[in-house]
Amino acid sequence: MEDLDTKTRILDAAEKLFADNGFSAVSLRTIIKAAGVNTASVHYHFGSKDGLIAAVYERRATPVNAERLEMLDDIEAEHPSGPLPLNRVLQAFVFPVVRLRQDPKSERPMFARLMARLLNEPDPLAATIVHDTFTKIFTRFSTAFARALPELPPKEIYIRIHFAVGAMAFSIAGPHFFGDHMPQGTQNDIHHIMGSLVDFIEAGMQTPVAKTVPGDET
Amino acid sequence: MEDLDTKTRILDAAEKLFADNGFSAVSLRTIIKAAGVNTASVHYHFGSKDGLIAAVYERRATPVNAERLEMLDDIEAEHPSGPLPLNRVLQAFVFPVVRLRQDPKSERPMFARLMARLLNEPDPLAATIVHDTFTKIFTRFSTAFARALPELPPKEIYIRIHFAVGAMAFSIAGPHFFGDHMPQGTQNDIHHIMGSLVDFIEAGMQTPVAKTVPGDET
DNA sequence: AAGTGATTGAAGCAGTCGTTTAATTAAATC
DNA sequence: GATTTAATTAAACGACTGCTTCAATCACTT
Repeated sequence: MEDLDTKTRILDAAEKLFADNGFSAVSLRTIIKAAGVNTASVHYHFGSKDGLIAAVYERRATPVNAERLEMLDDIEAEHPSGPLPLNRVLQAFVFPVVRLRQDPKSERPMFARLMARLLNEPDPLAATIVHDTFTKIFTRFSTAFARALPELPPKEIYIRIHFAVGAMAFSIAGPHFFGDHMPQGTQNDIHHIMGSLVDFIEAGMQTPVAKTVPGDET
Repeated sequence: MEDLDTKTRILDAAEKLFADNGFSAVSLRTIIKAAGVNTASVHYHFGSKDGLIAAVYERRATPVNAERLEMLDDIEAEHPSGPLPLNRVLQAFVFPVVRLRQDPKSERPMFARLMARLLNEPDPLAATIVHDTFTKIFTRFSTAFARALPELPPKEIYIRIHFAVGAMAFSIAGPHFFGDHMPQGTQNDIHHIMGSLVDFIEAGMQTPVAKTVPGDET
């Protein structure tokens, strides 16, 4: 492949393989074979397989989350008080991830799937990684959503963020099993899908509480 | 534990372990140890690990999907023509799964998590299993959603079903990393969460198309 | 050109994986 | 009660796992 330095080649190969097959299903030997490097170099550079997983994730997550916070900073700067525009908060949350997915030239589209995969990974290591890199994002966006939806109780916002993350992660992680039921001419364009996603989440976020549940408690 | 027959004990132990840790992370030796049976009995009854995975899934998925279709049958019988009530179609889609999750006495709550896990599993076997058991559900509910949302183009319905599935799978699969950001007194009651989920999805499904144009700022 | 620390190579460690074999017991059939 | 079938057991197979060792090589300063 390319003759970048060993570290990068390992990260690139691992990113691709992890995104396609998950973490526990991909062995280090598969990775070093794809990267064309030696077994020991993985442990030399990353210490362990867990270290590699964390490194693969953090290489991409750091700039993505930074961009999310920047976009949120801009929104909050434009609206120093009063409610925030929900649509733009959602875009700040979703678009930096989507952009990775659709970047055509680099290996990056792999990562969005990796991120989605990590969210559903049972391994406690994955939970730790996500938690560490996601804590700041979650708190910042929680308060932002609270400002965008002032009439919604914090509990409900908390729950709905999970719905939003789930919808995003699942639709990004594709390809999916329903491919053969896809209507003819359906846009596979990630821009279009993510536009629909933002609309979907926005409507879900804005809906009043307790429409279905009989007993509401505050 | 119980002294049921070997086959059931294997299925129960495997269901629990798979739901907690995923498929490739759980070895057959872990399963047979938890079930208190011999190594070879797994292969005797299920042929292989893949066979066991499929059996674990299908044991639960079959009645769940049957119930979904029954509920949908009832709705369609009540509305032989004209639009279907979206809320009830959604409930037919979601509630049979949720009920498994919250059933307290049996080992069943495990399964809803297993189902959610399977949806995000990278293994091609998982994709095959889901596809086989989900095809009928998907086609039936696609047309039902089309009748419930007559103004929505099929492509959009197709996409939004993915969002709905993602939101459902992710919120069912818990526990999640955001636990320490949970507002005090937040209902962990699955009934409440799923009520919110149906509201969330219903609103998302009903929103008109193309509200967000890519590149639309301010 | 010699030396020095960072990096890589080939080989192998102990342990686990899914699976299989062959012997044995339990159940069912005649 | 004998014979066939179903089910379970202990033991082991080869392949693979993450990881380590240690010598060889590289890039670099002096």
